[in-house]
Amino acid sequence: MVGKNDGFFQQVFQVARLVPRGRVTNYGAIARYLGSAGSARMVGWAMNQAHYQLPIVPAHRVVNRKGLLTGKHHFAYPEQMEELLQNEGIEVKNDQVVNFKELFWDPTDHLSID
DNA sequence: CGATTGACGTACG
DNA sequence: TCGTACGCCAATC
Repeated sequence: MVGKNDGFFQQVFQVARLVPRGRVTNYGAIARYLGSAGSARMVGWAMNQAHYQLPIVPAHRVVNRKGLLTGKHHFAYPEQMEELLQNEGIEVKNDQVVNFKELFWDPTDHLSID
């Protein structure tokens, strides 16, 4: 439960924190989880603010639908995102998460698990 | 205050 | 499978 008394951005941060280590999700999945399907761009914008949030938000675990590290440029240095992912055991090849389909973690799926 | 810009995704041909 | 068009909505110009 994420708590609706928090703002949309704050919810995005919390959902991002739910992503297990060594797994990744995408912007659309988070947006849909929050009931704002189609507002994936807002998730991306929220991620922009994520660096100022505490506790830290694992923004590196949020990639686009293709598994591409589109947000790498927004980190301290572009390669940091890839390094953080590799540090969690996620293989990254040519700015793309290898086995993305298998490593993909959908917050909506988290709700469906009995 | 209107136009432009995005860490995006879906629809369509 | 790939390129283009469009919706989404806050922030910025």
